[in-house]
Amino acid sequence: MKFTRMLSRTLRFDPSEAETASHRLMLRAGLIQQVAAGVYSYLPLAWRSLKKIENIIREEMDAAGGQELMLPALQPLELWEQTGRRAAFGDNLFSLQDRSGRAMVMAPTHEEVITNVVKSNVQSYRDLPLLLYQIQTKFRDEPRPRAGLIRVREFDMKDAYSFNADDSSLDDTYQDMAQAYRNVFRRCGLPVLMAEADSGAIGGKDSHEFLLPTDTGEDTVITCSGCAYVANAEKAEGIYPEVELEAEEELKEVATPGIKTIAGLAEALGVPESKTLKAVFYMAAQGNEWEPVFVTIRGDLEVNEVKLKNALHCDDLRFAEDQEVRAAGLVAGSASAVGISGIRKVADPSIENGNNFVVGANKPDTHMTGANYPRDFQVDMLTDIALAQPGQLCAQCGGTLEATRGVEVGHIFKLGTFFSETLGANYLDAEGQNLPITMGCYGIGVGRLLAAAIEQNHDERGIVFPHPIAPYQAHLVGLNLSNEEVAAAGEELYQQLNAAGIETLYDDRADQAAGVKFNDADLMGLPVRLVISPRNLNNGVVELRGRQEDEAETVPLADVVDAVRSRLDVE
RNA sequence: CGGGGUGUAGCGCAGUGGCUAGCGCGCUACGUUCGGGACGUAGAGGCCGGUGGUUCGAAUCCACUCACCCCGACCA
Repeated sequence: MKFTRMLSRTLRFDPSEAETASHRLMLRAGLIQQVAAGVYSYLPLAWRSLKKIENIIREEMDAAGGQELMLPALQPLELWEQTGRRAAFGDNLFSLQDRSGRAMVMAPTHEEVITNVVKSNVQSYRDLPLLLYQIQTKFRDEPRPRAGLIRVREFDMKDAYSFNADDSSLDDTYQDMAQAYRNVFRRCGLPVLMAEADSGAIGGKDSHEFLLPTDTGEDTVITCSGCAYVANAEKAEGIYPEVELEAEEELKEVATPGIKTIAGLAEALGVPESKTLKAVFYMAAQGNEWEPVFVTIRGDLEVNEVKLKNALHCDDLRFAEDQEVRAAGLVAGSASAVGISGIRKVADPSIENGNNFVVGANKPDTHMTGANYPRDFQVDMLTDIALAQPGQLCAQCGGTLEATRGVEVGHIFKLGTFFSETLGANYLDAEGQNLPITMGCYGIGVGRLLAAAIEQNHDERGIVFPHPIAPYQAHLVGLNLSNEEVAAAGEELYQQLNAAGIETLYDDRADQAAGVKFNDADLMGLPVRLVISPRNLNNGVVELRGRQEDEAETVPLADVVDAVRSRLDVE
């Protein structure tokens, strides 16, 4: 490609809407252009890179036994009502009507359709296992798109679905896919973490996320300093400090004027936060029915809302608003489970780790000391709802937990039989029994992967593309191109590189200063930069420099192709 | 949806009631330059986000509205 023929130009200044590095650089280098919030045009440079990523994914999926197909993005809403996922997706579902008034959706994912496809094509255990995948545009009306391609409303996703006869067969496929994912990310130059993840409301046993550690990430990953434990904070378990039991005291009221926080309470009474109990109020929805839920946990710990939501088996969960708190007869700032009834109460087992707690007295400006479970209060459910936090200890090895931010670029998931049961995708086993197919699903956000790769690989001058996903491999810079000899030599070298199969971007602008070209080359971040100029030409050489190298080497003109090749082979 | 912010040329911005709306970069033409964002001369490019008001007069004041960005609840 010649620079003068390229669609997009580079920007000299950072566009003001971009804050994260990948967003800023993708706009400046002319990779993407925004159309609406969370909707982007992929310009030729980005598209080349995305196609390379897709091809890496294809190769790994095919190697894992996958078959590529293509499912429709436009689907009838009915399909989503059958599985109850219309409600689950809620406002995230883009919906529309066709000309005859039939309700349609732009698909956010494809479990429903693929399950129906398999249902009508699979009858016997002999047809299993199957691994099907596609690379296709998904539509999700996200409440808050952000950071360029990191979080968008229309995006390309590789989604794969596995169909197995039983759990152990699924386990095998799952392991294969985990390995395929590791291969994909390694080949894209991304050092991802594979983390245990929440398996969500659908059920399913296992789920793992692939996260690229970066400060601008949206997820928190908990890792252990002592072992290989890696988990999303939503899922992670940490061992919190033990509190020694004391001789039981009497329940006693104390005046606590103006004190509404755990920190304030602990300070005022001179006790550690772990000697208090925290009360939090949520509203949980089953369908359209909202119910208040009283949640209590030891004062030094935080509630993990994902764990709570799973424990409640509810469709939606949010903090209660002030009037809802009052309507439930609760006193914000001084609430506890002691003496409260008529509301569902959930507690974390940490309330058993310690005693003589300071708790709210359920009247303003008053707390109680000496509260003990279950002597003084009972709960409807006692289950782990604690958020693992850095500094806590690893449940596997006793090491110390650490927290890292990360971008989720892939997710694999054992679905079990939810979809096959609700949609009737069964098979006949060797004994003639009709059984639901066991499913798994596996996603990679292709555009997000590109953004994450840039987030991970850039410096103050611009993008540093990992070789396998760079839009072009070599950036040939011609200096003083008004000099005809140089122009001719540049053209010849460009042809030579192309003929050798080296994807080359040739900066053939005759009217730009050297500095402009070098800066653009740094910004665009192609792996190898070549410079042809009168000076070099006089010596019969070309300058060659890797994007991350400080020094250029000179290579005789005749050896350029080989030199570039050897550079690119080294990953 | 809650909170914060921004809409003026392709990009970055200035312009708080006064008449033909400005600056830098970029763009076009010509000339001089040519190894890390050159210079000169001459140009092109604006429903000042939208609607409605106030006023002799509105980019500027008021109301409504739309869009976009950032922080929180969701996900690849």
